[in-house]
Amino acid sequence: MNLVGKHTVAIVDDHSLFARSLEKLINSFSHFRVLFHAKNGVELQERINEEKILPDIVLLDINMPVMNGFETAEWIMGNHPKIKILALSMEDDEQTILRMLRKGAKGYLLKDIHPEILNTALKELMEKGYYHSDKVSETLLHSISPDEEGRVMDFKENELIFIQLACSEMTYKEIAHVMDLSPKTIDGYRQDLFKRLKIKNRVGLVIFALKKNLIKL
Amino acid sequence: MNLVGKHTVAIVDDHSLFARSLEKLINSFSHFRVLFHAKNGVELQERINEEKILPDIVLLDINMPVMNGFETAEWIMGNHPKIKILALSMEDDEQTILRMLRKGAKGYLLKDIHPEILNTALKELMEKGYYHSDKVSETLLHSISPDEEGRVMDFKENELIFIQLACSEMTYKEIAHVMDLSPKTIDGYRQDLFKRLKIKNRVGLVIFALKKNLIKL
DNA sequence: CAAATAAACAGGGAAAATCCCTTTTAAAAA
DNA sequence: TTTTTAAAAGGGATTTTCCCTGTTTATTTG
Repeated sequence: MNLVGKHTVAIVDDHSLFARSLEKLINSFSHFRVLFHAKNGVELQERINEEKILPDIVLLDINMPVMNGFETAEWIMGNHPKIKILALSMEDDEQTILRMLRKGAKGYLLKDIHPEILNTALKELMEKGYYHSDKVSETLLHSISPDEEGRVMDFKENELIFIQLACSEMTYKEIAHVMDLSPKTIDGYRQDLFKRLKIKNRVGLVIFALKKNLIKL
Repeated sequence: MNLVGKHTVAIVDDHSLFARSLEKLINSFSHFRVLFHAKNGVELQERINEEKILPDIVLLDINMPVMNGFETAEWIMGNHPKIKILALSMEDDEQTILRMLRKGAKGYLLKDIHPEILNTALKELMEKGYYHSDKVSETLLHSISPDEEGRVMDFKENELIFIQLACSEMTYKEIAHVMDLSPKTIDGYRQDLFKRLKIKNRVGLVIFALKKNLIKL
């Protein structure tokens, strides 16, 4: 709540065109005003340490080069838990959404929503303390059953490394060599993953890894 | 140029949050004003047919569900060639940029630019008739040599279909069946592509297709 | 300590992918 | 019409992938 009786918002997003534009939009809402924006978590820390007044809400992007949304959310919750985090991202996969909510985000918005939804979300966030769109709520319910998506998605360290290497042009033999394991062990990883993820071949694994953000292009 | 002596801009982007925000930003520029925005090419056609006055500039996104940026640019150039198209997209790969410029775009901006760049781009667009950022100019120069990226990237229709199907869990035999070709012909496509793209196996092809936006997840 | 559990590893075989080289067929050019 | 060129298809061999079953080894647990 600032001088003119509006709730304050900080934007954390490395896409400055989007951030600046969003600032204009939010400032056009009756009850909200943008306090500042930061290109990443580190810049947010600096700004918060400088400013005397904390924002009521932080609009937080996830994909940022220096200090990403997860890390930033963690820091905010640890140092300024009164700030309400509203995640705002392109990522629409369950894992990312859940991870962000576990880090303390009070809401999760996709970037391709209607502007009025943002206004609603901000208002509900201040009134109820949280906001969850239908899509996100659905995701939450769907994820209560950890049978399907929980056990399946809980990868061991070696499995993750294998998946990443399998998303390259290496043969399994080569993968076994760089991981310093027997080709038969690698074959075991492969077979186990194929069964758990219900995929038929290596291409399926690559597609899966991409969809779940396990690898970057 | 509208009533208040400002150049008019139309925004074509299916991300309404971004579009609305961008509208506010552009309206804050001294020499520009947003006339309207459309969620896709079809909506743009409708709006242009309704309105008596044409926008000076169309800010055009590429990834849209109904009628994408390429198709839209084509229509604009065919029906209202006086409108200056400024492509505004996340895609930063050469092929996309070049294709857009070939369709008649007078400039190409990445969505993660600084807001002031947009202002500069709009102004230059009206003054000089075009705007090319350093990155895009570089891409243009680099692409003058069609040896590497030109001959390699010029896929035939069947090759494109094969690539897309190869990015699934189908076997080559299955691909041959749905394409109504002999497995040996498919093997010929595969071998030719592997050589041209300098890749070792099918995973390499999937990665390539993803990087070049030949397929969507 | 014994039993249970999970990770690493193996044998063996069928299917698929990869590679090289040749032939037929169809279309385009000389 | 002959020649050339490109697409489609085939033969055949090797490597890799994929799948099932089982054993050893290490770690955890009763």
